[in-house]
Amino acid sequence: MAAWVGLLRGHAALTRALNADLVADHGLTLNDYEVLLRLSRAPGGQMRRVDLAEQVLLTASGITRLLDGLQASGYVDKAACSSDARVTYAVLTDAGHEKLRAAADVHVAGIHAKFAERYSDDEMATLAELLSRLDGSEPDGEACKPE
Amino acid sequence: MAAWVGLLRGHAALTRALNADLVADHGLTLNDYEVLLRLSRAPGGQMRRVDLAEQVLLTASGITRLLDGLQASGYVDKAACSSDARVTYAVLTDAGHEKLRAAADVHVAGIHAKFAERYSDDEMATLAELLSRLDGSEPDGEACKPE
DNA sequence: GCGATATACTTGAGCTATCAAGCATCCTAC
DNA sequence: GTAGGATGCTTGATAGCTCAAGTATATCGC
Repeated sequence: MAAWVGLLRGHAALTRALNADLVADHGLTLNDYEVLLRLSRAPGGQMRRVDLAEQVLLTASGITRLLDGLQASGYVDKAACSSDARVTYAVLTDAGHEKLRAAADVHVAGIHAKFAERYSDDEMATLAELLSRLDGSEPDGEACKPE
Repeated sequence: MAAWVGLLRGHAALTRALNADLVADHGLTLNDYEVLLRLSRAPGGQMRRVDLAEQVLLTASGITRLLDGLQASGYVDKAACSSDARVTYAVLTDAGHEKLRAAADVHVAGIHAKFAERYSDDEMATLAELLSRLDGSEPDGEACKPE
């Protein structure tokens, strides 16, 4: 019970602070950032929108609108899938890469600071392990290999 | 870093599930519930809106609108402060008490289940302790003692 | 007393997310 | 091949929150 309250409050406090920083410094939302990050790690810098949605815990429509924004800013582009005309890939542009790299330093440092000032290394590891159990999803398979 | 990701994902997953249940079963938001709960614990079942906002991590305007809704549903009422005409108290009505009691059983059981299925008692205690450090606020003083 | 500043709250505009519904494409069974 | 259903995505309506600005009351220094 206390754990639940802690989770709610902790998340709200941290999220708000970090998101505010990110928006102020780079005009990116926490979710924007997460999406860019996931894309940058994906092979070819591209992912199906559906998979992206699952990874950042948004609905399909949420991803559509978020990507609309990122596309308008020039950080991602659309690409068709050769083997399945239903799917459109989101692909990271050079500008997107650039933006991500620019934002990453400050952002990661910010996160690190927030945690380091409250926890020892051991505690951090424990916390990470415990939290990881909260969301019971697994990695998804590949559907349509881009050429 | 992993801790941060875990916090994000864990919170999103849990919050979504619990909020959905609560809305489906009782038409209450997680925040609605939290507010009713705080009020029920406050002396006289009433609190200043400002203090309430701070406790549930909302802004002043957020509280105004949330309470508008709860008031429209008849779960809370407004009350003036005799010693400071600027403040209005939010006070829990009988219907609010009732609603809270009705929702609490199911909701608390749901929370418990989510945690119990993933953690031992010890782990839960550890998690609670760690999370509690994330938000650095202290209890607030009394400003205007009702009557 | 009276202006300047602070505090409690409300309101309007905007953002991000959701859900429900719709369209297009793909796949499978007949 | 074609009907029925699943899948990927988009769109319209709506909820919940934030910020910025506004109103009303309190308080402090003169």
